[in-house]
Amino acid sequence: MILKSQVEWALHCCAILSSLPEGRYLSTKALAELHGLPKEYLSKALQSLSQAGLVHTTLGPSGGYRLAKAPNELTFLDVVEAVEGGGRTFVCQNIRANNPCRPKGFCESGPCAVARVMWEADEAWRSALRKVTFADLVQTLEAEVDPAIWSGTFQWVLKRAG
Amino acid sequence: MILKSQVEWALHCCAILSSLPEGRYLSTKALAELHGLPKEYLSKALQSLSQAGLVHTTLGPSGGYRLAKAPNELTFLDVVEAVEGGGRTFVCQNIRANNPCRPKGFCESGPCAVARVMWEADEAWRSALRKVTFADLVQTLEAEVDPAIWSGTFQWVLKRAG
DNA sequence: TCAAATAGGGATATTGTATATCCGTAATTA
DNA sequence: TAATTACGGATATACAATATCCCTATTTGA
Repeated sequence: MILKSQVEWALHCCAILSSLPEGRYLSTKALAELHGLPKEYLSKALQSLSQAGLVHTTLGPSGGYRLAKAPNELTFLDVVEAVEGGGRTFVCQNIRANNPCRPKGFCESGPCAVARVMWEADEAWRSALRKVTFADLVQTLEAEVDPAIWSGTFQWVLKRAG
Repeated sequence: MILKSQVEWALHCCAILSSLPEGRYLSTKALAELHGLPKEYLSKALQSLSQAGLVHTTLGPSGGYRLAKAPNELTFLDVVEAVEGGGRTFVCQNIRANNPCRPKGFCESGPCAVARVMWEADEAWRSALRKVTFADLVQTLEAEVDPAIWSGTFQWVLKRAG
């Protein structure tokens, strides 16, 4: 059970967009170059973010993406679910219903006890991702990324941002 | 990102094995019938449990599986990791290293900040699964499963347990 | 006004993993 | 001795992830 690589891409792209000045846009092309990713395929991930309403887009030259809300309002969970989908990692096939000892047509009282435990773990996972915003991430990156690279990247982005 | 159906199968099988009397064994065939699953494929899941040391096996007629430890020592995480593998759900491809603003051969100080957040969520998921044992599960099932079905299944299992 | 650049969506190919089955082997029991 | 079992290897199938290509509508800048 491994997350799509698009999740990683989307997270890093949102990190960049989080430090983009208000009102500026950054294109798929620039984001792909910056991260060394296939432009066409990265585009699909960004479209997922757009469909989820997490980013705003404009067309034409100097078009691209910007966050639709402030970095401190955007959580890791938002991005992960936009790309990966909001479904549960554990899908209950209700195999207890195949028990030959059951009378036919027996109606279950509620969700399977096994599934409930697995779903609680899913919720713990989601909860952890919901607690971290992109404002938190940017703060961490500012503190630990080499200052020369940090500002160099910032300049690189600004030069390409419409 | 969805767990293998084998995870569900293994969990339900361990639930049955947890209420099996000391020293008795239950075969793949019986476990497959009880849950309405393909015997050959379920066998692979049970083999994973065996390789992980969670169950003990015997060969020959009246052979099969029993738990290798007491139900209160066996956690959901044990079973999930045996079948699904213990790897992380988020694989860091370290795409920050593709940043064209970096000097070539630049050495990273540590794991990516994005990956660390994702890994913490993974750990929250694991931690939730580690907290629930099969003794807990059996207790829940005893309390909520229809008593007639519960005892009927118990008899069904005993008749087939070697 | 027009050419270039952009997001977006559809179609398609490729790869990889999950699912599923089959068969042979060694061990064990009745 | 014959039947039953776990186990491992080989193989086939279905489906999702990955990746690319092309067309369209829109917008910008020259």
